[in-house]
Amino acid sequence: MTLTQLRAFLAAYELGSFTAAARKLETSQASVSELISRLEQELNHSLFTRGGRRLIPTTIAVELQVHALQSVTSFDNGVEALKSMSSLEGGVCTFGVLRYGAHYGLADLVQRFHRRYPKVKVRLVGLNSVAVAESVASGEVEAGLIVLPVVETGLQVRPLFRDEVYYISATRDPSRGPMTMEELAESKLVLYDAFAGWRDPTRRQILERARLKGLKIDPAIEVEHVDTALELVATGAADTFAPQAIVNGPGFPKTIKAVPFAEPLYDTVALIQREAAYISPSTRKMAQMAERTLLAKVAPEQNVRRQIRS
Amino acid sequence: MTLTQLRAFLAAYELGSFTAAARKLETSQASVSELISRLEQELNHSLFTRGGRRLIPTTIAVELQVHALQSVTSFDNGVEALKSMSSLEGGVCTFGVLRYGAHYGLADLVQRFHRRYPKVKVRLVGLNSVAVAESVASGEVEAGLIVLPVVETGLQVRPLFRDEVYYISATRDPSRGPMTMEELAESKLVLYDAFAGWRDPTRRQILERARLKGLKIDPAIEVEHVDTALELVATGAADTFAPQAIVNGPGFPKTIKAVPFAEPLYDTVALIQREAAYISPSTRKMAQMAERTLLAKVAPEQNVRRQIRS
DNA sequence: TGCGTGCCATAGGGTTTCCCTATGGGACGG
DNA sequence: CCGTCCCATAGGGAAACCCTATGGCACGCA
Repeated sequence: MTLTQLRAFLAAYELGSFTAAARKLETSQASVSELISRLEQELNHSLFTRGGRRLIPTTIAVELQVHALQSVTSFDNGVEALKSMSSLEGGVCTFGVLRYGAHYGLADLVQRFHRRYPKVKVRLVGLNSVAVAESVASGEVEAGLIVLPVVETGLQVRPLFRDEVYYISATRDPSRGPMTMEELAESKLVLYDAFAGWRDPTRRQILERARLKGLKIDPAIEVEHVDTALELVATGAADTFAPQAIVNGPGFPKTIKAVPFAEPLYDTVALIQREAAYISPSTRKMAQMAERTLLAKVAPEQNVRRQIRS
Repeated sequence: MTLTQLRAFLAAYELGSFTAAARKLETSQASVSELISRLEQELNHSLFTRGGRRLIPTTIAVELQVHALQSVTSFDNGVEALKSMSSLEGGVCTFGVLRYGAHYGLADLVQRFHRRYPKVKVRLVGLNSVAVAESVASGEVEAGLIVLPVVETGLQVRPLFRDEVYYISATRDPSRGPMTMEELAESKLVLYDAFAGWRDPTRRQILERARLKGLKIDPAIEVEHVDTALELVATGAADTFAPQAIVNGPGFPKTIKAVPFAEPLYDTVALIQREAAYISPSTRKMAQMAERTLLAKVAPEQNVRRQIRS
């Protein structure tokens, strides 16, 4: 008994005709006749009553059909999985990464991926979350990690965890407690991610809160990199705000303090892909590796996926 | 890619040697080498690093192994099921039947089974439920239908439905209403199934009730067949009790009356098999046919399986 | 270092399965 | 009766699978 014989049998059973089965399988009627004949010989029973214009399945054919279908389907599913897997031996992985991904343990993500799948070409983008979201929505990049909120049109969004945003200063009196929007509006600020400007997700949250209170936030300085901003804060020139991952990072100056907002503010990190689109096996793998790395790094209470479950 | 190739691959992967794989598969080393070589050509990747005394699987081989195992196992399970099914084209079916099975629509069970599976040898036993239960527990018979209660040691019991037992008399005044145990103890009785005696399940229920009330049941007459008992009842010589199926049967004399017990009494019909034992496909089929026949015949309120469900 | 053992790859040849075209016989419908 | 549809078989070619025999390489031991 072989898979080829079972396929011929299933097609003939379904279509009630060897000739139609041959057309479906893109082979000859004589082949189908011979395959089924061999199957009948092995089973020592006839499978169809031949007569008139349509095949009548025998009792044993009725029983055989169920099992044959299961066997063939299982095999085909396995082969399909093999094909998907073999794409990890080539192809291109396009993925958007967090700009400050290193703070989340993602510094070596691409190295690890390349070590595992050396033949896959990798293209990572990650200037900022807005750009990543746009690239994914347009199909230029298959998936990526971003900070919410962004425009979600055309995207499938999967929040992974959230990171609390802190107010950072060298000059502010810590006894003043958590930071309010009113005080923020009065403070001298240095903000990083100058390119994205107010499209930056963290900034968007701040801006929205200020608007609700009829306040205006106007940074005195805008720089591109967070390191630059932190250096300025350390000199006392201005203050800034950043997520806990950066506050806890190795480059955070020892002379400055971080306090939470009076109304806690969070960056939510999410995995996105284009809605209803095919994701290549290599990009799927990259996304899995990124997700696992992130969730291993964060504290359990930050993991929004765990919170949903419990 | 074929099943034969996958089998060779899995054996080589597991044993780390083509030569050992060939021994396991009872084929030659050269065949295994060739099968795997063809697989490698189709996948366009090598699966093993050859060197020294042991094969080292490549990365792709590690991934392939999982899927290949699933595919081959699923196929083999299907083939095994086909083989089991084909046993319905031969083999022996051993089944215990109810002594008065005809009253439950089982008169033609064996005819129908034989018509469907003409090559299966059939051995039915059915002197009484006690004997059937013992034969099943001992393994002499694979499965059967019985009336409960019986000794259930070693048996897997599946109650199907229950049939109410009636008091049957030609002489009793119907206005006396349902039958009590006290009156029964005073009545002149003729009981059938003389061979099983008080081991008979219906009798056991009666005996147990009498004991609880400190009463004694002593039949004046014991006969083997229910027809004989009914004839004696019709002459007014004595009374008896029997399930509704018999009361409703074609041989029930028109001159006698059946009343229920004051405390309703039931025969429960159950399907049994030996606990944790293999049941052959033919006997399994016989059991299924018997069950379907019974449940089609009884009124819905008698079906204990339906009651459990609702 | 040399020798024996174990292992895989390949050659050459035979068998089985699968594929094809061609042909013939039977059933069905107009 | 004739045309159409359908399945079975013949004959032949290609591919997969099987075998024995042989050679090359790696490893372990004296």
